[in-house]
Amino acid sequence: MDELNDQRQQRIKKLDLLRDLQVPPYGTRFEVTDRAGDLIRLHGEKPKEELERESIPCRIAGRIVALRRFGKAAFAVVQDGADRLQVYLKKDRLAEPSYRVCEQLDLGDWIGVSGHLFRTKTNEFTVDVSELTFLSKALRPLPEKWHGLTDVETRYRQRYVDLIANPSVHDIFITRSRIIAGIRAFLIDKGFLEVETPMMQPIPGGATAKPFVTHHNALGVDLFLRIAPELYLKRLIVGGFPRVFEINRNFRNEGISTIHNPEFTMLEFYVAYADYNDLIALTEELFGKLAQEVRGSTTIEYQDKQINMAAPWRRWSYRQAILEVNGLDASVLQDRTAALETAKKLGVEVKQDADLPTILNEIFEETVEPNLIQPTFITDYPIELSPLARRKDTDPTLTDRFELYIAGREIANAFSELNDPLDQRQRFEAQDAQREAGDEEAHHLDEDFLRALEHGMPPTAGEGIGIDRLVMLFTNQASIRDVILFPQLRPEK
RNA sequence: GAGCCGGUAGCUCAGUCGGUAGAGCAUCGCCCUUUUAAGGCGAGGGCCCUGGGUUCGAGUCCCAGCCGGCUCACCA
Repeated sequence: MDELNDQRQQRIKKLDLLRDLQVPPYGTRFEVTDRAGDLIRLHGEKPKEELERESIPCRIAGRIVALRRFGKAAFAVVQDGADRLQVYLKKDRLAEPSYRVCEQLDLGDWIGVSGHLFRTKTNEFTVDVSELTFLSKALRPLPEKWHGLTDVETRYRQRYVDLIANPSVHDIFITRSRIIAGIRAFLIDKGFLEVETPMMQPIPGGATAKPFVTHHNALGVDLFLRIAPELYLKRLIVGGFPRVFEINRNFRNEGISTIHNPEFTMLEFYVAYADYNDLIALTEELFGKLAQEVRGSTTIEYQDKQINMAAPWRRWSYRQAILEVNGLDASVLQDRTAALETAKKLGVEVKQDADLPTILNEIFEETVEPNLIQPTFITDYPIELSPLARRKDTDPTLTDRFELYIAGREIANAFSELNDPLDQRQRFEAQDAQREAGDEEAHHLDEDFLRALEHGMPPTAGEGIGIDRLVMLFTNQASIRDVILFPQLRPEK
């Protein structure tokens, strides 16, 4: 169908017309000395007379996204990154072959121009072009000029078109890059070492999730795409790096939704000699800094909610939160039957044979989580939900752990790491029992990880932050697909 | 996996009660040397998501499927 498309045929014809003019339709280099955005920032506010007086030369390149032709002149809007700058192409001013080239221009073509800055009659900041260089031909038409590209499926499948047609999409991904660069700078400044650990693992560990399986032919073994880097990063703490972090992809073979993509970017960092309280302070500092850098304020707006990132944030123990939100008596925390009844009364669906921690967690997720709009550290999770976290000294049924919630969503998960190899072995064995009972997502026992712990790991605190959700928060996007350049979709056709 | 909504020209969308497939932008031709969604005159462009069915006749009604969005379930 595309092959027969009339607009595409027209443009292929123009390739030959350009070649007739000795102009290669797919050129080589062009010396770019200016960026449209810089010119606009530096000179865009200057009045007409000042621009005339200064006669500022410039040389930019970009894609034509609007074209208004007259008989012997034309205005083109050139898009350079997220910025757009108008250029004026006038027959008198251009050398003879240049204007012939100008007549062949289409929306979508790449050009380079040099000339001088001026203001038009209607006061538009514009480049008066004296030399036009054709750079590359577009064979396909751009989306329509004022509605742009709105079809979400096409936006995700053909992100390149989305980026051309919707400049604001550039800003989201520029912000994403700034957030990641900001995190990296923050951690490196605090003495962290950035490392890379295996994405392909023989035993998928460090999280509760279903992995993707792949196969290595030469080794003749199945490998798993990692669900978390955690166990490898802790091996590095054992090895003697006191502060490490990794920013990389995790893969989980689970559902897709507005907050889940099968591959997602995770920051994990580990600090020797520290505990989870130290990470609370570090997290507040990091988020405050990012909010300032990216939004210019510690108050940010997310989906009509005002979120105040200024430290300190609320700390609330997991059990207290369950009790307070629902006005419950502390006795339900110890009594499975009472907890089950409470769940029913609250309209929380729970399997009849669920154990006490699971019932309480269902109640937590249904009744507490959605209300945690302002940044809140939920602390002291039960040991059953935290197979890699250190027990609390004051209560061995709880762990030294927090999860950070913002806008009703889990943003970070952190704990003092379990460094007792014998306790860790028992926890893995408990997970194995759950696996045998049918829980596909239970943690796998990792002998080499236990061997590492047996060599001694210093007291350590570790934290994971989901970067995609963090970017959603800072760019005010409702869907994770809008902060991932190429989100996973079913293949076309 | 379930429910709801959507899929018509390159793009954004109309399409009445089942009766010859429409608009704007884009494209092509002509005019036009300061436009801003430039303008004027004229023209071309369709696997109406796919496959069945009902009917004299289906973009429209029915069934099945494909793709997407949202909500729910699972998950970070």
